[in-house]
Amino acid sequence: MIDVRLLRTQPDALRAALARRHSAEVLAQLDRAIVLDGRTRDITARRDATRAEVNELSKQVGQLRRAGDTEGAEVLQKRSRALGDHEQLLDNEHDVLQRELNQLLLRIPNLPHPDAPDGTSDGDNPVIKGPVHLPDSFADHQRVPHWETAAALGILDNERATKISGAMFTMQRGLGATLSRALCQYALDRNADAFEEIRPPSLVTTATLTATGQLPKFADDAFAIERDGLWCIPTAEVPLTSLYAGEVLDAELLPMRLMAYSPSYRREAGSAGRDTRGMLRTHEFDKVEILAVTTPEQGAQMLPELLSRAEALIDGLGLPYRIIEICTGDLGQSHHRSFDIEVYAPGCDAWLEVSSVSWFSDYQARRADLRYKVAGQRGTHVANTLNGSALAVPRVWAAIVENFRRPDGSVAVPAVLHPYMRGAVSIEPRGVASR
RNA sequence: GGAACGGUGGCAGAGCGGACAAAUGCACCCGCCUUGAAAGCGGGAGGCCGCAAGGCCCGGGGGUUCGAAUCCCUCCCGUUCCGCCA
Repeated sequence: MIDVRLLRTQPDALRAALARRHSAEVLAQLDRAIVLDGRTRDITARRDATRAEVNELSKQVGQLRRAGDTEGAEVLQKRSRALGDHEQLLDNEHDVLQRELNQLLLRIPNLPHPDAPDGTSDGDNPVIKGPVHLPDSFADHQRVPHWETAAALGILDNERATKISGAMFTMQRGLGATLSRALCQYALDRNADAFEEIRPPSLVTTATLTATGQLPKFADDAFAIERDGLWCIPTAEVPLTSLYAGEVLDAELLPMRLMAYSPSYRREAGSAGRDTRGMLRTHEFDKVEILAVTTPEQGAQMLPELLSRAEALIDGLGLPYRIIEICTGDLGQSHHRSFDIEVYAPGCDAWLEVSSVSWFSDYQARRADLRYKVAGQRGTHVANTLNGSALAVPRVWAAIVENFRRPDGSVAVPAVLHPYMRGAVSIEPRGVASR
């Protein structure tokens, strides 16, 4: 949520910042919010004044009664009652306005960072680094889609996954399953120097999913467990961001670095039928997320740190990759500034988004009511949050199977994963490990 | 799922229709004392909205009342016991 105070103090700057998202709808929402805020404050002032009168009268009633002046007390009670009715009307009006304003504020997106490149769609996202590790050419044995290689090796069984759970679910087997887990272990171990590992719940409340920005606007993208009022998390960002929701943190604890492995669930409502083969787009996948809670000043430093940590993981695997920056027109609702890491998959002949690193400024923290307090200073401040996929398993898994496929159809396991593969350095047909 | 008891400031905990933003203790901050510290003494200090006046906040929501932390309803959460269970 953007800061309501900006609505009255800097409406023009707000409008200019949001205009960079190139959405007429957003600007219309902003104008409506400014009007609603003005009306809300006006009605609040009138309600408060009436309340103050009622409070004062009630105090006098108490005094008169104690003094034994029943008649006088009853006269004041009558006046107080009438005022109370009026206050009730004002309060109802206030609630209606406030509710409408809140609903609107939950949908107005975050302000883009001044340095975020301008653009209208993903076609305008500039490549800011790379390609790295991209060979001049790929051999024919690398131009095989991972689902074919994986089927031949017996490490992917999507037919049975679909039988069990329906379309867009996957199942890895043998060393394929081990490889998934190895990637998670690798991502966690490489960041354990600075990040506390969390194993969060995978089901969260509506309030929790609202804090990060998925609700109310993107309800269709999430799996809901309606009977219990719970939602499946689309990313560990959701529980991690809300870990300290509603709390006031001591500034000395910041920046706070957290990481978590979790399954991630996505309905992929808008993309049914797309990328349905293999592991490119699935309803459930494994991911390791890294996240930081910071002051606004620390946020600027933390963004490159998270990006370089995510990059180091991909780099360490030896996969061809590049980094793109997200332009203002393609920036997600909650995002202030954002970068994607893409890995090249020669079998699919596609750049796959495998990581997204973002700074949310105070947008999520305000929704989560996540604040910090500086010792010796009055008042509290809204924190900043940042996060990034350290490693999203399925696409990296696919890229490994395609890039490191050998002429004989086997797949070489990147050296950094050897410690997690029970000795396997290669995946051979029928999922049998060669040693 | 059933029963009982709870939910008050950073923590513990009193208050149970009016003078309550709320006792008290611990923790915290600033002085004094001390070579330094502890102890002791004195003082300070919650959050949110508002330019301010003022208003709001005792788990959430609703109700009763001139007036609610206090009474009623409802939901949520916690603890313990029972049931079920990896």
